[in-house]
Amino acid sequence: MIEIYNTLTRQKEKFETSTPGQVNMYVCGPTTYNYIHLGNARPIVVFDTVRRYLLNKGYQVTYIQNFTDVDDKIIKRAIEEGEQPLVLAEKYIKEYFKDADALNVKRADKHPKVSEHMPEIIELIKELIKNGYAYEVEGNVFFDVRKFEGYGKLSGRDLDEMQAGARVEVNEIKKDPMDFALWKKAKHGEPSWPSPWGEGRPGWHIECSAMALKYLGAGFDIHGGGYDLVFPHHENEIAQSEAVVQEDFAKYWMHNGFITINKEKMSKSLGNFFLVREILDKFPGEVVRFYLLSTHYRSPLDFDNEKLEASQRGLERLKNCYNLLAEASGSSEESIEASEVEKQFEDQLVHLDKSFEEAMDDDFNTALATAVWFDLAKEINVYFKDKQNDNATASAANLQRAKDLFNTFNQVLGVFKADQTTGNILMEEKDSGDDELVDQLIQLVAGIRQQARKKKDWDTADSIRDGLKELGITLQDTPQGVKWKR
RNA sequence: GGCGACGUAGCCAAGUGGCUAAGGCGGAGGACUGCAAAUCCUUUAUUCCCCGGUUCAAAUCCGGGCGUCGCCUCCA
Repeated sequence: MIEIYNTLTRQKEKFETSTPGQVNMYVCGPTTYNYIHLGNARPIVVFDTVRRYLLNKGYQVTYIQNFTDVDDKIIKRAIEEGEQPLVLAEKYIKEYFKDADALNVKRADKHPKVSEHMPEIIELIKELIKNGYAYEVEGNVFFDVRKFEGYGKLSGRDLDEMQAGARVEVNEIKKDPMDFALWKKAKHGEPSWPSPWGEGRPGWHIECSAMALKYLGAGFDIHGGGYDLVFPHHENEIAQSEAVVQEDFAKYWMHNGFITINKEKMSKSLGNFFLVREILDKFPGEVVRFYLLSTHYRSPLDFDNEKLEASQRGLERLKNCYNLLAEASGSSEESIEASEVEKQFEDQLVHLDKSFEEAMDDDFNTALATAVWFDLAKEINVYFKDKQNDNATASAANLQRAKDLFNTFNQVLGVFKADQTTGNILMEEKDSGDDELVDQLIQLVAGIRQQARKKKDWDTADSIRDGLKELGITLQDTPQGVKWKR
């Protein structure tokens, strides 16, 4: 049974879908005016993992993630780059997918864009005006927060207390300073769409309401995003949606914590952000993803290169283990007697399977889940050790069990690239071309080194090994012969 | 000012009332190896920011203090 921390109720709740076996979830996607930074990547990876786990549990999942392609920041950036705003937005949507792919994030079932949902947005605003929750002033439409009784219920705020804070934009045409724009009148040269209130474009929040309601309907199961969206974005989404549908907009509200740099929030205004692709220049996507999942999603996560390096080394350990598993499959035996070692190993696998599920069931505790993954690697390594000590062959059945479990963990956490249909992890596929030649050359050099070793010419053997190491090729002498990896 | 989160080993990080305080990185020692690598074994927090309190029992609950951070304005 899954428990999810719900921002709305400020506690963990049992997860119950409105339709048995079916999960509808909506995650706020990026405003595409630039390449995404690490802070943007966190929710993308976190909710991709949530989705993967729900699928693993047997749910049907409909996953919607929008792109905000109509926005002030896009317009500003477009002017700077001498580009049409929508063209610019489209460009960064393409770039977004490159980063998302590198992080092994699956495509949403639908990636709706604001620019393609003007009729739905306008319809929703019309409805709000009709219900008396919104009002028009000089071509602008505002949501009347005082009319919506539950305003503040998500973020735990009180309208009057917020006024006291006084950090609210003064705008004489609004009835209340906290009223927010549903429709903005177009200024000269800005992209605009016709509406009953004249040429203009939607406010920031209404898009998500319109698209979520269109694709998922009211009362969908999970709405996710970064913690900084709680207020005002999600608060406003709730207000404007529920004012129309007159029922709960979404049931479980999930928010991920921030990425920090020296404990300070990574943000564009502070200028302390790192683009995902800058990081991908230095580290593989799998390392970045693994690092993002090494902490519980609601906790802050501090970023620096040393932490990624630590993640990389940890991941190396898992990788070595899987390689061992893959190699051993070839020399295993079908019918092996049920020795104590086999039995214990099998029991451990069952136990680890359960532990992993318990961890993920508990509000998607990926930090605990990865610990279970390391435990699995340890068990597998010990198993091989025991087998070697007994001079015995591994059991094909148990090896397969271990491999299946390893692949399952990976399917949920999505760290290593895997075969779409089998779920088998794909280790460094050699990408064609001259790699075959490289293979042969290494075989040749390694062969020469072996001859030197036979003659106990350690100097030659070691200098070959050291030389290859400098080229990024690691040689290992094992009882089964020489192994190498790049 | 309002609201909220956090403070666990050298670093990262689980655990939120009761077995020996997970796991990873790093360090130390050992096994294996010609030497390595990989792997395994042992070790690295008598204690969870501090002070009180509740309890048979607290890292975990309560009160106070100190410190760090976030939201309240565009932000994932």
